[in-house]
Amino acid sequence: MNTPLDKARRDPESMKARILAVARRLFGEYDFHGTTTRMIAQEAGIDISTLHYHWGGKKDLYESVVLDINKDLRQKLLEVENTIHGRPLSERLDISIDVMTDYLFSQPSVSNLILFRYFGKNRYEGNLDFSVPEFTADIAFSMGLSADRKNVPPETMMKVIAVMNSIHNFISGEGFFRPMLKLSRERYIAMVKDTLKFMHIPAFTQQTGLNLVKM
Amino acid sequence: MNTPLDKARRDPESMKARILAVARRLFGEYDFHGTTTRMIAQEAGIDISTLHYHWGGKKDLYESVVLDINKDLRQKLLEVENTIHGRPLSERLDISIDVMTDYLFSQPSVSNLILFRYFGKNRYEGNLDFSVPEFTADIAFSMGLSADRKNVPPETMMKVIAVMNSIHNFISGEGFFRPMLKLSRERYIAMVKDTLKFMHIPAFTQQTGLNLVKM
DNA sequence: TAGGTAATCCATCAAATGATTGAATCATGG
DNA sequence: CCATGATTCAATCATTTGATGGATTACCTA
Repeated sequence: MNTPLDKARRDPESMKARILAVARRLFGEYDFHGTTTRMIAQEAGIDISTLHYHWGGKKDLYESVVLDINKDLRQKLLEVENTIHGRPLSERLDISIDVMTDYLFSQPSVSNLILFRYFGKNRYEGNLDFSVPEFTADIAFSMGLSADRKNVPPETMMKVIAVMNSIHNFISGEGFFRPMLKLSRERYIAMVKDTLKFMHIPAFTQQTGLNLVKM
Repeated sequence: MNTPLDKARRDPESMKARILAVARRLFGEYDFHGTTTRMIAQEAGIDISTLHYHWGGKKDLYESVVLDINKDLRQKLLEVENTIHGRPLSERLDISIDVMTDYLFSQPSVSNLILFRYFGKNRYEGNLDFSVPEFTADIAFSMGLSADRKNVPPETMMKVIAVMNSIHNFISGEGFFRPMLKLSRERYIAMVKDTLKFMHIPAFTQQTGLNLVKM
């Protein structure tokens, strides 16, 4: 047979997880209001009612997607934090940009959904805490820009936000910028890394008054 | 009387222009799929049918909004280009950041709609050319990063995109970042400018191999 | 293999949404 | 002041969309 159920049986991932994965991609492409439950169901090869059976309503599914992405991002940031620990700042930045860029290009929905939450409104606005303040402060700390993991000054928070956002922008904007620049995927990715390093490393390494933490 | 029509009569701006202004704001907040014609009509104090009378369909109105925003941005960029002409690079950057930031904070829908077009998909996708390549090349030229207004190398295009996007991000993200950082509007705007200058001026002024054009 | 539970689908509903129609109202030139 | 065209609104339509109920199918265990 070849019913969705049979597919799910052959497939190690459960139906519930598959719906979540499809929803993650589509919400990342079309945002909340641009994605319909029918689109998700069709891409997953199932009926809408199966979607509701597993996830309740559209909002519930969306919130699960956001939490899921949050979890993945937190884990990746921890990995990076361990990798760069103890190295000099320019190296920390260099490695972080490489690793985070590669990761986000492999999981563009993460960047997509984060940016949608920053820039758009949700008409229903379930006050879904995105842990952004916490993440931002953690990055500031692991970059050595703040001695205190809690209580990072707003100036430093904004610098971290600027760096993170410029990465997300090139990931989420690939569909727009890459055709515009007529670049292959490989060239684009390489050029994104170069551009990010060009923009950000001098700012943090060639300036005074930054009050860096000794590593 | 106090009907919408009367309001429009007292008001110098025509009904058609008023609808466009409301649509611009709402599309900027909720994007295409998150905005309904009823929301626009209600904010404008009119019936939906009046909206359709003036603008045809929702897609037509949206496309007019995009063209409108494009026109405004082009004009502002020209202004800036004239202002900075002949000055040294760090000054050009400094002034451009100040002027563009102030302008976009006064017209956040411009940033909002630009970012939505970069990062989101439209399900109907009217291939609405946003003139982004042209704008980007023009900025590269007026910044002295390229000697040729046409034919700007992709590396330079990406640097310009990075700078423009980081401005748009702080504008569109105000509703998210400012409460998170607990800043007043004035402090936020000032800090945005400082952050942008901190991030971008060193990149372009303290590096070799940039091949700047003599001004 | 029978029985029960879990999972899926088909049919359908109610509300939201983009759009239209036709009547009413307004504005303006003669 | 009237006639004509422009503008607006109330009512309504057709489709989309989120959601549900009940029948059907698959799975598992005793």
